Amino acid sequence: MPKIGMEPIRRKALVNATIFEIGRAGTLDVTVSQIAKRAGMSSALAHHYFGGKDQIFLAAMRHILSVYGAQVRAALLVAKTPRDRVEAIIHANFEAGNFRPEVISAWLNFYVLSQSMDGARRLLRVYQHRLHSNLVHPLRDLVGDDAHEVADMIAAMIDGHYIRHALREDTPSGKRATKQVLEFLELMLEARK
Amino acid sequence: MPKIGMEPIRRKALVNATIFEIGRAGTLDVTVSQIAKRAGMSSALAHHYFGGKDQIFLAAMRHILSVYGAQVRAALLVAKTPRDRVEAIIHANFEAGNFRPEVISAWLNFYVLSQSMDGARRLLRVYQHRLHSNLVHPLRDLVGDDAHEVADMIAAMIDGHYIRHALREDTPSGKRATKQVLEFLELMLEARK
DNA sequence: TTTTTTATTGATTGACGAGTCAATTAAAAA
DNA sequence: TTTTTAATTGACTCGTCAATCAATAAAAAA
Repeated sequence: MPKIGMEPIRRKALVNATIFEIGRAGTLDVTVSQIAKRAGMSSALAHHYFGGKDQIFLAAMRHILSVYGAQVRAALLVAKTPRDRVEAIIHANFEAGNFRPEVISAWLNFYVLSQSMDGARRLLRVYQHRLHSNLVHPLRDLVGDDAHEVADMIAAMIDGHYIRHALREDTPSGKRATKQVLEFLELMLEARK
Repeated sequence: MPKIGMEPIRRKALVNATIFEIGRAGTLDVTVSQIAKRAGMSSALAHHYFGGKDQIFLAAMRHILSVYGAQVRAALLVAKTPRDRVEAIIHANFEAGNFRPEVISAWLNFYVLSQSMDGARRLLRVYQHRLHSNLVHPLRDLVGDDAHEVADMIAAMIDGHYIRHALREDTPSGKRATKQVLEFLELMLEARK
């Protein structure tokens, strides 16, 4: 059985399985065995590659954040004007890839995890800072010194929509959320023009 | 020792201890023993009065929601105009009593709990509906048919501020959050006047 | 006073789960 | 071919914790 070069494959499988299982259960109370089983291996192997449950969680978190980050970067590439940039970021947050039930649920759970686990807290800080500065940069051209405050408001609305969707049982659609945040942006810019 | 009429006292102590311990740990992974100890009794007694851990959590959740509800009702009593009402609700959400680290943290944790526990999910639904209709009612007079959408946006912003504050280590001040939501309301009303 | 009811806990049970380890298999290197 | 190295797992250890229970103490009721 043991073909060489399994490590990256196993790691990916475990990360995906982790997000899936957390989303499915709606809690971090998933056992390493459950995750490993979903990923098609024994729990011992999961420990072998990751060392422990915490590391598995961190890897899953990193994965979600890196997918998200890539999506934002891609959206920013094609945005020309400052306003386009802000809208691109908003769109990226509710894009189908990120705004899926398991991902939303995992996201919320990681938020909670970051209250008791240093590594997780650090990762979440990175996300928050990145989101903030991604927003502030184009907003400076649009609203000047109010950029920080406006960025805060947009970020709060985005996070708010996430948490509200975590509770729903139906498949979430990012449409409405996007529309609302964009509408807010529109108002904001008009008022400070 | 056994004086009669201990039950309500013990229950209150346990509910407070639960919120405190969840807030302290930042997770629902607190043992019944920890909670009972904080409340000054044995874990067996906690089980005696509540039956099980789930019931303790539910009682704590109910307590937070009922305190919150009372605060909103009190604020609504002195509000005269529709706009006053909306502002009163916003203020109540970030009032010092609710917007404390342990309460915010417990809140977030209960949000997560409601993903895996039916009783908790039901309670949270009650809160969401109440907030929504509390907002929609006065908003109808202010923005007509857009009331539902505006209520959604305000609710998202409120929840968003909560989740963002859960991550901070410094004492949260509701001032800034309140200011931002009120500012949003101002804009919204001006635009739809 | 005797009996019942309420309050209370220490000790125990039983389950579950994270992490370890020795043993196995097969590929790759020497 | 022999040896080393990567992959893999079943079985086991150890700790933790929710829940139970039998026993005690004292108030209240009879």
